[in-house]
Amino acid sequence: MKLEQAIQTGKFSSDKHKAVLNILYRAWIVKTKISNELKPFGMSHEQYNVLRILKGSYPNAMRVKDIGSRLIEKSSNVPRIIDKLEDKKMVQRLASPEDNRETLISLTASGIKILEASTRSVQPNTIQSLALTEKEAATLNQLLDKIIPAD
Amino acid sequence: MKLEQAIQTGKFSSDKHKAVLNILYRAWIVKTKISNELKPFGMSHEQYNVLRILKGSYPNAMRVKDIGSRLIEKSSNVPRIIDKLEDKKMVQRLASPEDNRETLISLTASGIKILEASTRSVQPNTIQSLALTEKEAATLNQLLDKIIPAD
DNA sequence: ATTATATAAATGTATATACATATATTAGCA
DNA sequence: TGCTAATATATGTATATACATTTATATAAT
Repeated sequence: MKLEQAIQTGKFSSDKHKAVLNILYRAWIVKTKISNELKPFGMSHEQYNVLRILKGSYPNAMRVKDIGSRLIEKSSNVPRIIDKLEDKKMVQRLASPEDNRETLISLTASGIKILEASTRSVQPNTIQSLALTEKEAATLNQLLDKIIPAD
Repeated sequence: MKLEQAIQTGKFSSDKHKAVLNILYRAWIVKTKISNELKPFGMSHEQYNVLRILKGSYPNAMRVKDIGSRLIEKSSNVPRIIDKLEDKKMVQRLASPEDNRETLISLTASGIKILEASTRSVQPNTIQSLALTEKEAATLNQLLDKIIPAD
């Protein structure tokens, strides 16, 4: 769906202005679709993201702060997300042998299983939902990288 | 900042996969920047969006449902956003002469004033933060429009 | 006219987000 | 060593989001 239809207007002061709204709209669509797919698995989008990050270093555990640094939304409250995942036995907290301030988090066997099942459900609505060639996707990434230069 | 730095990883299964994460990241950055600029004005991002929509039809009032159809995030609870803006005397509710189920919302004089002042503060972090030519922005919009075809 | 259905806005509620503060531990240094 | 500052995680709190339900009114059908 074109942005104009989605927000019922055609008045944009410039293509740059429209691009900002377009990014916000596409992100909202993607997040909503992912959340809907995750619902049957009893998982929120952020909980899913944490599991994906943990899978990246599996079978090694990760520190809470390292999980946080890999999350897209930096204001996420990682300990609270871990609480929820721990309640569902998808991850477990371990003491750090190196530094007692740290907590190490690791995926459980059932966590991996649910993650993989949910990913099979989520993928078609994210990556596969982009009707883009790899070349177009590369261009898109290049353009997106030009946002917020002073950062 | 490049996405790879922002989320501390370089492993993407494809450019399409990276594009999804990139969109989510850029949207989060833009939203955070806008929210920070709005803080001195005591306004949330969604409250600001509603004021902008109302300005589009000013001096005519708008129905609650028409405001909702123009918002990017469709799950927004418009009556509650209006409550907050009404508390701050930025908008007012009026009875609809045509249909008593409807409520009409109009910007107040002080609402317009605060909106314009806050926009002068927000603009540099949105439109002006894109280091893109208009042609590049047009390409970006074209590519973004290809997301989620079945919608 | 009366009943059922549809629509518009408001309200209720559970969870998530953003951000401040607290607690525990480690590192740096006089 | 003993004090200060820095770091890592957890907790507290106010607001926002997502979604279901309620209330009021209008439309449609018999």
